[in-house]
Amino acid sequence: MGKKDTKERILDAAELLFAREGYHPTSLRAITKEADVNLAAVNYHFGSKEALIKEVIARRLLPLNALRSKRLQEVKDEAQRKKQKPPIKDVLRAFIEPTLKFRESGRGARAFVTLVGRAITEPDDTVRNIFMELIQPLFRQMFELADESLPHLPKDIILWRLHFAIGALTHTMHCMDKCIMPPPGVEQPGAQALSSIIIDYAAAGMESAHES
Amino acid sequence: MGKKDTKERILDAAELLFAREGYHPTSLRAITKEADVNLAAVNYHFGSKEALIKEVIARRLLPLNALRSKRLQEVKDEAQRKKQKPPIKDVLRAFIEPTLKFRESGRGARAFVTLVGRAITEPDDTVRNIFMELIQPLFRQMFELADESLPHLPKDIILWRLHFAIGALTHTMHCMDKCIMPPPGVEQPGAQALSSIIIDYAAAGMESAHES
DNA sequence: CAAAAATTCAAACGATCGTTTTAATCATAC
DNA sequence: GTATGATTAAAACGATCGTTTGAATTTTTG
Repeated sequence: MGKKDTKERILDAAELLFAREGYHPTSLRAITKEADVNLAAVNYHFGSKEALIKEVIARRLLPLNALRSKRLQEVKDEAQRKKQKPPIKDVLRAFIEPTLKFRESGRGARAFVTLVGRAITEPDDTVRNIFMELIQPLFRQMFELADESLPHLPKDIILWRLHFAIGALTHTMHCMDKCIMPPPGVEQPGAQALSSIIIDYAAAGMESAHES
Repeated sequence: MGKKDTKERILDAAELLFAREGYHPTSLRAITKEADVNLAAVNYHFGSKEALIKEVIARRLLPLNALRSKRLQEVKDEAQRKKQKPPIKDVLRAFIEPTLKFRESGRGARAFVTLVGRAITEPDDTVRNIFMELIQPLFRQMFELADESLPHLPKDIILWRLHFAIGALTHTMHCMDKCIMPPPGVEQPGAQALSSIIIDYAAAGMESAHES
């Protein structure tokens, strides 16, 4: 296997540096140097820095969302087959598990997860919208399935509780990178265990009673 | 009342713009123009852009953390007085309620909350550390109180569940700003109601059983 | 009021940014 | 082999960045 082509090398380097330094602080010069390509290659192959971050996000998020969507559909099908409501824990697992599993699948994937975790809070409208438009359909799908799972709850409660789960998940992924401030004597669970911990937590929160 | 002094006008403008555009993309020229002061005023009064963001954060976070710390201490005292374990919902409320209430107290406060919500994910080490060092003692205090509240749970479980609550809270505040993607026909609750919704959610997640 | 200190101001510094240009190099087709 | 198109290369563009300078101005002090 020879070295990858220019476009892929740029995408890999951009993914790494955008995750490590952020979108704005990362210069095209740093990216092209890391990728060992000419400075002009970014504008030649992608057109602009903005188009580059767009491709960096889409390259991984589209397959990941397809997987999550497939998992959600399986939960829905299984519920229909059993003529039961879909268990909320399965709904949450279909979204959360692929995310954390994908993060462990490699160096680039890990950088990417850091990157999209920050995309939600990104102040730059264009960058944030790139991510939002890709996540919106999946979030809608999960919301409708959660609504089927917990029909006794008001829709706005379900909506916010799903947001809480997403917030917990993204915050967790940031903490796994660098924000851990564990008190002395507290061990950190592995990624697999953490997956269960967060799913249990989110499911308990989703299922909790709600008196209007 | 005449106009505020230069330092305060700079802090207000910086708070607003850092929240709206982010730290790196916001230039000192934009800040000083918004504050209607000379460009050199920032370096004269604060020394550097980094020292400015430091003061922007500290100015509001120190009083807010003092309030949250006081609320936590009250929960601890009340539990000791009753010779009972502190209710986890009270622990969470002591942290969450002041945050959302503070956010509603004014335009600057709202911008500030947006700003610190993003500080956790900030890639720039110096900026993130400014925030981390200020939040660390409070987080530790909350952790120890939660540990008293739920002594049957392993410490690492408590730690991560607290992180989940913080993640849910910060994500919620981002959503209140701009990431809301409500499906059609779903009403959004007011800030007061939202405070209860998130506290109930976090408490249910904290209390959920844990089989090792 | 005059001297001294603090603050404001306009201007410029060197550095870095994303992007463009133009020529050189490579691959591919006839 | 030579012409054609795709890619790479080096260099420069104009713009903007944080910071500094030194004089003008305001405020404070004796």
